Amino acid sequence: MQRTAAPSTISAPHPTIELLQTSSLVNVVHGELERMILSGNLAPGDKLTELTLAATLGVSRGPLREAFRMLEEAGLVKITKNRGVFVRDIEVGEAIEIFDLRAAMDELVGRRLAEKITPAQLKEVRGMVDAMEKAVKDKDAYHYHLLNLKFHDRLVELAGNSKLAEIYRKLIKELSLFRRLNLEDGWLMPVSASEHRSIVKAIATGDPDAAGKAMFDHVMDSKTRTIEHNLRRGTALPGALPVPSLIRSSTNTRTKSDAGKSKTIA
Amino acid sequence: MQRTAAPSTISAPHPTIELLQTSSLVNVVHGELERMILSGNLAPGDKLTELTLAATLGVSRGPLREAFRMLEEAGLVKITKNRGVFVRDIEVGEAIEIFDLRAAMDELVGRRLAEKITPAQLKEVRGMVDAMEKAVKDKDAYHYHLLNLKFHDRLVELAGNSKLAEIYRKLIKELSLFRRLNLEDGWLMPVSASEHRSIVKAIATGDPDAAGKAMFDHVMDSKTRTIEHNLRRGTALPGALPVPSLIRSSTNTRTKSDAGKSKTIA
DNA sequence: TTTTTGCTGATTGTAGACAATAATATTAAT
DNA sequence: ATTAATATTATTGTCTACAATCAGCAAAAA
Repeated sequence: MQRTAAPSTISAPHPTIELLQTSSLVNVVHGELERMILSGNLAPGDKLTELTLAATLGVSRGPLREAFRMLEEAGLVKITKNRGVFVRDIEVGEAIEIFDLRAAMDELVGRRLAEKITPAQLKEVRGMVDAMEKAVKDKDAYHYHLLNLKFHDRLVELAGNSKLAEIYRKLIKELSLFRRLNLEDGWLMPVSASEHRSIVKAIATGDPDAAGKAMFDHVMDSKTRTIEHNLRRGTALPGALPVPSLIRSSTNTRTKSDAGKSKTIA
Repeated sequence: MQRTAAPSTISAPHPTIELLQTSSLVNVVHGELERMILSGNLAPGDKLTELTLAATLGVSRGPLREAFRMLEEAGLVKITKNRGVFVRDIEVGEAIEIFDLRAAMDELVGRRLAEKITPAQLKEVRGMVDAMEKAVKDKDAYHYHLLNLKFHDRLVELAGNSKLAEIYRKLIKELSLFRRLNLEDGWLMPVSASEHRSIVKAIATGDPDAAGKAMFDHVMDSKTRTIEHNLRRGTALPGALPVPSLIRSSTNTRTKSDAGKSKTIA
């Protein structure tokens, strides 16, 4: 089927053709469902009925079910036999676990970046920090949120470990299911923004220890802020756990890094 | 459907019923395929033809394809549109990435264990180390390999972060696709075994920094050994890369921990 | 009234059929 | 003999149909 020599104006296959060759209905459906889940269009607990969704998306149940399995493996939905598919709900304990894991990964990111970041890349991330500080001034929480995601995503990418980046992104997606965290963490933008500034500074120094610690602490502080924020306006958590104690005890393990910017919403 | 008071002899549902209620064909097929891949029964590069496999396993193509999607998401197979499903091949670069990531995760494991391990658990892992040292004496590489896997798996489990454990296990599975690493790393059992001893010692001390560092170093050394071992008997790697330089440069990032047990097969 | 039993509708689990694409074999041409 | 073109086969992508299971309601019994 492949032409021996196409007209020289066409070098790469047409984007539409490329799309048709690489992605099947399963891929498209998977992407679409993921988008709907991450955007909150489908909320935690929502049931994904096969027939309905299939009709909505204009496909049959087969590809849909395959997409479900992918989403399940990624932790975005839960499949219960004979009962159906549901958007997963991340409860506090799991969110804490993810934050802790992310902290360890981000520490690695910081170390790597301190070693290998280029001036151009450094300039790029500085620009992102600038943009975030501007968003703080403008009190534009939504924009700040997007920039924050992009900042960390870019850092992980620049660290040069694609496996790390892959898993990091999966964790971020899962974490976004934690009680519609997305649009509501604007409260504590200022602190977070200043931490970003010091992260970049530490990376620029070229000191792996400092950069790693800066990233680790940032994620841990971010965890504390997020968890407390969520517990505070908490939809009556089962068990009514004592807010601060739980957070500190199981998490702030690193003895050296306790000093610094911890008091945030107190 | 639920009896108010069943005859007191029957407390929990019959195991067979439980099985039927929880697992579908997809689950069983997924488990079976994973087993075949991890055991080497299906080797990297092998093609998984739907009709053949469906006939072999005695199911239709539907559940099989769903299982494929799960395996793809887990990184064990690669699906190429209109071409088929293949057992994935992990090449050196990706293996290095996984080791580096594992090191960061295992450092977290060490820290947590130093804080929270109980005397009983400590005794248990000491027993595992004893068993490994016995396997070394017996030159039983296979048994050692299994014990080694179980040792690390147990440590991650005891660390108390289920998300960490989940991802850790996925990484281990993926890594096992790295050139049939499974049964051939018996070469350097003694070094590995002594490192396990010092890991447990550091954990027992209760010092998070020391325990974390011990685990981190162990994984990094393990990486060096494994990669070099594989490159050495290398099936003519594409590009014929200079063996030692590549490994050190991109990996041994941690400045403080360079001293110690690095020279292994030199 | 409360509980139990059987029915009905809806939804999922699995299988098989058809269509589309790629790989292979075969034939024709240079 | 080698290459190109064509036909055939095999395999995957998608859809539809049937079977199994579950949730909810209504009627009957306690």
